[in-house]
Amino acid sequence: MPELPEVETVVRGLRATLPGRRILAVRLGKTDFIDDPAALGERLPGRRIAAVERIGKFIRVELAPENGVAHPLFAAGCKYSPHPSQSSAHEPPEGVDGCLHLLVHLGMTGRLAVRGPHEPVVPHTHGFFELDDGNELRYTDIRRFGRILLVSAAALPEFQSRLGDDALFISVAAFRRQLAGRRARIKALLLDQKSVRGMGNIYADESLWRARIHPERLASRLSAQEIARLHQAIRHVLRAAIKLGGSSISDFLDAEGKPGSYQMRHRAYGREGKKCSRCGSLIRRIIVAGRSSHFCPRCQPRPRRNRPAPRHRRAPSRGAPARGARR
DNA sequence: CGTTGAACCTGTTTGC
DNA sequence: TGCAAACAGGTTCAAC
Repeated sequence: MPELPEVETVVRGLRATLPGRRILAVRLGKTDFIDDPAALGERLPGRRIAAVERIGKFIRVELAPENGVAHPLFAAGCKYSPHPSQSSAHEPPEGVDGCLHLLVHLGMTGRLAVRGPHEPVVPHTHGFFELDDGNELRYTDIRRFGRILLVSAAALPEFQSRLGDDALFISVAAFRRQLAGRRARIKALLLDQKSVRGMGNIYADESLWRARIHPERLASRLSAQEIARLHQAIRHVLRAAIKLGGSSISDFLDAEGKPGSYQMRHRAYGREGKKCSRCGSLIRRIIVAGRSSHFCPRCQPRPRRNRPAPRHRRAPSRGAPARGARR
């Protein structure tokens, strides 16, 4: 259920109640989706929640140091930067306490919400974080495709660097660079979080429909105009979805337990056999990149195949070895 | 580089 | 009715 708009919706909801709260205790059910379950119980209690943000589809809960005061090394918020004189140091000195980041990925069926301690526990709730106001933050995940991990302030940049720019904020130029020279299908790249972070199956299909681009088109063959159109479509679709609280297909609920309504605006996703709202043709469903892909066969024409391979090479990324410079 | 299929896990819907 | 297959908002990995 959770793609960028749904995660953003959850984050905004949590932001209304979590910042300032202190975590008193942690209780866990099944832990096979948690990177280091023991660390949660050992390191979270006593910490105060400083912020709730979104990193692609991850929810980032920033936890201030235990004593509530950042060590001088972390004076600049929670960002640790080694002193110039000790540039070899990439980790804070042993024993020095910095911010911690609790990262939560909702997978397909994850939910994160603040509940009263006596509210009934819905099945498949595997994480309970007791707060100092008497409530608790609960993590529920039927399929347990989600993920919870703890990352130090020093390790956060490295974690982020493994993801592309946020789908909501990426510039056209960066988006174009990301697609340049890629022979992969555009749908596959939209789903690849290393390319652009935040898109999932629903919004990839919706954006492609809006931009009138077939999901199987090769990224390298998109015209500059098409790329600009797609970039624009992505922004439009994501913003509209956030405004409506995301899409609730069967069970997505925000932090307060309310469903989103963007599913009413879907033009392609989940509409196989229904009329395209733009041209009246019937929406079709095919499998692309292993996922159901919905599109209008008339508005989003099939790519012509058997054309000569693209002759342009991918621009080398900065810092990468020059072409042909293997060793 | 890219693609495909399977795996992870549980529940719901669809088809015969 | 019943049981099996297909399918589900995500990610990762092996094999080709």
